[in-house]
Amino acid sequence: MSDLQRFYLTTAIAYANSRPGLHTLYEVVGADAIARWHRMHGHETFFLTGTDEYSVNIATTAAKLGKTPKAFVDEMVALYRTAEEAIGIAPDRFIRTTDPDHMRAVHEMIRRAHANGDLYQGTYEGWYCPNEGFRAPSDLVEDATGVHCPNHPGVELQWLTERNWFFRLSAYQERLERYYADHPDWVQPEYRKNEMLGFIRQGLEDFSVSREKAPWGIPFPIMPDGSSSQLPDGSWNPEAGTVYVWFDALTNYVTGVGFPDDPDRFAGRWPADLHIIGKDINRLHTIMWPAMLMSAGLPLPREVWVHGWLLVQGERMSKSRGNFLDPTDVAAALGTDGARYVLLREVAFDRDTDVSWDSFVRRYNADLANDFGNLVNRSLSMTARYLGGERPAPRSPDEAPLAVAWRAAHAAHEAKLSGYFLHDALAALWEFVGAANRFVDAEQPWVLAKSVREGDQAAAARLRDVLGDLLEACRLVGFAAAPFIPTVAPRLADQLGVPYPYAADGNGGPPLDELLRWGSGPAGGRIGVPTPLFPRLETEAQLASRDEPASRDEPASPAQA
RNA sequence: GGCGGAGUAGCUCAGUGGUAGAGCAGGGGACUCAUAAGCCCUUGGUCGGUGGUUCGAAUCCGCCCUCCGCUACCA
Repeated sequence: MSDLQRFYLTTAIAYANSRPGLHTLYEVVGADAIARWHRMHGHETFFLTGTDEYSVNIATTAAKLGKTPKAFVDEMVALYRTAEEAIGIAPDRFIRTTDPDHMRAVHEMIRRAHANGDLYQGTYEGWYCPNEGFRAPSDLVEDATGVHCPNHPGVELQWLTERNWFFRLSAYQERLERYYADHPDWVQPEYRKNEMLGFIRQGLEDFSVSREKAPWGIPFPIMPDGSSSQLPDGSWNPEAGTVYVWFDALTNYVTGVGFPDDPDRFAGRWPADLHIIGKDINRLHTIMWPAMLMSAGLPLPREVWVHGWLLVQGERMSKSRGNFLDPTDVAAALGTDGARYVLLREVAFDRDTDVSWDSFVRRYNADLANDFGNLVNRSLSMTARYLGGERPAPRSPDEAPLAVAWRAAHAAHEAKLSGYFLHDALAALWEFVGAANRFVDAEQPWVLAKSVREGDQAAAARLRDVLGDLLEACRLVGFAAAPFIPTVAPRLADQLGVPYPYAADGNGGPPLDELLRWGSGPAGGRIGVPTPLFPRLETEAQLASRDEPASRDEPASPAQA
């Protein structure tokens, strides 16, 4: 391929109504790893994430705290940015729906839909929960005393009628079905696509895109008579209402790449290659959003990946349930890279997964401390001890047994990663780690070293070959895993005594594939000081057993955090 | 109710016609380079139930049980 590859990916923007939970950041970590993978391949990558800041809810919460909505969301955004930094997120833009350019984008989307005849005035009526807004009949609980909101059973619901602008979604049913037929892979995993196809075939109804009674929102730019709602002083007529938050939120994906202010930049970036979203907002992204784009005359995103939820004992991890882990806590305990690895290895990217603190610690210890970290440490220690720290070259791909294993592992890793099965991609890589550990025990370098001390020249050559192969294996895994462990990867390279050519966000350097060829590392040189990259953690069970009399003959070492 | 998916070792899952698998957890062993890590061996399952097709079924078909997803305007 001669022309520069570009890759534009997004996460859903997080609802800034409270502090971030690990479940919210999960998809951001996944997206960040994918973004880094593309950057390291030399693709011109743009990774967008951010916050969704308008809603009646947020205005209400802010008012209760005696704050303006903007002051409140500013605080929430600061918490998000701190947590994202702790877990190593490097977006190319952190978009906020309160950003000024976003309002211009939303207005342009509304104007285009209106100009296209897809907006009309209508009335919307239904049960309204003062805490949550309009509720679907299927979302309500009915008993002898009447109809209630399941989340706010004590609150009396109101039957409200609003005069709103409606978007003609019904007009897009056929076009959407055709798009699905022509792009069979555009929604992944496939079962999620099938759910949406089923929904489309039930028949699509128009939906309202303006709100009369939600002042904390983007001003609706058009008056009922079709004229602009902008007043002579530049402000917007409140009589026009505000834009429905989902119409506003979805538009962030085009705002982020220059719509409508910078047509050249936008043309170079849009359509997005990948939207990563949670399963609860699939319909918005794969039915409503494409219809909005069609109405605006814009191309559709190439792929939407629908990930599952983190579960805690079978229940969805969520802020409202209060069963969520704090991402900052997890990063503090496991380290930035430990938290990222464990999250993306332990949780399947295509479905729900039960997680627990203990499952995270077990995975960290098994994969990072015991298997990979220890492989690096034992390889380096033997090099320091037996070869005086001089790094031997690996054998040629034809001679090195590990080179064969690497070819298979690398191919599997790339295949799984390009299909966004991140957990399987890491599993493929770690199979190679296992092969390298078995290689150590098969070759027994310590035995070779003893023979060398006794003057065995053949053993000396063999020892150099074995350690050269092992250090090469460590280098390859380190670079292949770098999108997942971006802060440890450079430290590993340093210990191995090889250069790390990428910037902190993964940009710069040669295409990653070049560095992932067996034997592509620098020849000669010295290793650095072996230092454990992933210190072993103690599980709660192990900590508890320390106090048992059975282990009293073992002097207790101080527990590491 | 409609459409779709799943039930396989303690846990998480792979396995779509030919003598039940992996990782983790548990047990044992030999070693010692290493973060008491790694390596080898191993305990453990009538593959949800039932009837059928087949020489042969976790795998195909029927019925039943259980669980889950989607079934429109909180974000």
